[in-house]
Amino acid sequence: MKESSKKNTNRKWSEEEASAWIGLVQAQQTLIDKVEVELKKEGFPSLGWYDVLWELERTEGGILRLNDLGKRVLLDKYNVTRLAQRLEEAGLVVRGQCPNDGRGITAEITREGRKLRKKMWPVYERVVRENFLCKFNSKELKELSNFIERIQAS
Amino acid sequence: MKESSKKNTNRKWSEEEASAWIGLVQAQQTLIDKVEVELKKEGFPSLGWYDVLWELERTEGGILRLNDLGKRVLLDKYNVTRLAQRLEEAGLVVRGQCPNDGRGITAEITREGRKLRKKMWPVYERVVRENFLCKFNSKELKELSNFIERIQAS
DNA sequence: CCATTATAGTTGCATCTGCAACTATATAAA
DNA sequence: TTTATATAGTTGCAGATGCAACTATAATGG
Repeated sequence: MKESSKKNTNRKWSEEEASAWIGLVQAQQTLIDKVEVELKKEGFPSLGWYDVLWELERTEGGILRLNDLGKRVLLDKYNVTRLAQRLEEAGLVVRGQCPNDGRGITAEITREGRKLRKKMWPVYERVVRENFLCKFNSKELKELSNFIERIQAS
Repeated sequence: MKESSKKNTNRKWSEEEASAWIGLVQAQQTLIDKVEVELKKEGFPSLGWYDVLWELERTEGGILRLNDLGKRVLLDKYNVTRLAQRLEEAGLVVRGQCPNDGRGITAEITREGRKLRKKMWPVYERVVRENFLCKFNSKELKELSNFIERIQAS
């Protein structure tokens, strides 16, 4: 048995393994927390709301089925339902019937929604830039992206 | 003004910047979700519980003040209070008075707590290994850790 | 010593999330 | 067509989280 495959079935983590995993989790959580804090400080809704608004805004027509929306923002369906309700109550989206599919519900971003997202962006952008992007040059960002893509490759 | 500093005040993200940030967030969330799903599937409590148990277990004496515990697992104090309550109700920790400081409350892991954490570990370990660690060799893990450390450096 | 301020922890309230059960439409198979 | 199965979305309930207000002890400064 090769050393590498032996290692892969081992239950104990090496120093590198532990620090890579713990670091990844903690770094990301810390970053997200900072974004949330700054958004709140400015009186804006949470990052979850931002993500949905952005996903709609970047889509042709500013409209998506709840199902598709959920997949893009990694939200479970019951969560999408209720987030869409809250967003509609806040006047940021309107819901409607999907034309092709009787089961489908659509969410369309409103003018208000677009306006709010645009106001939130500089805050979001600044936190991510100051705490993350600014620490890497272009070449390093590419390397980091490559690493991350490997994780996502199922 | 140098090109680099000009770029740092720009509001638009480059392709690398966007994909590094979005990738980081999504990759980490997907990994965490997978861990949570597997833990639930086996009838275990959440990763949050695991983290606390592990933090206690790795500490000499298996005991920590709530305040210190909270710092280590990145939880706000009100959250630590209630998590400690739930863990005590589940028989996984016992709370007590801090000897030196009249304000302090301690949480000490029980034999049951240690036993549960040990049973959870293989599930946690496997998901992280199969979806993250296995995709990198030792040298790459070090590079990745170095990148991540840079993020954490305040 | 007393007053002030900081720190540790708790609690009520509102919001948010996860799960399971449910309705309704669409698709596939007999 | 009728039945079975899959998909889209909703809802009740329980558990978890964030915020602000609160209590209690500790540390600081006169």
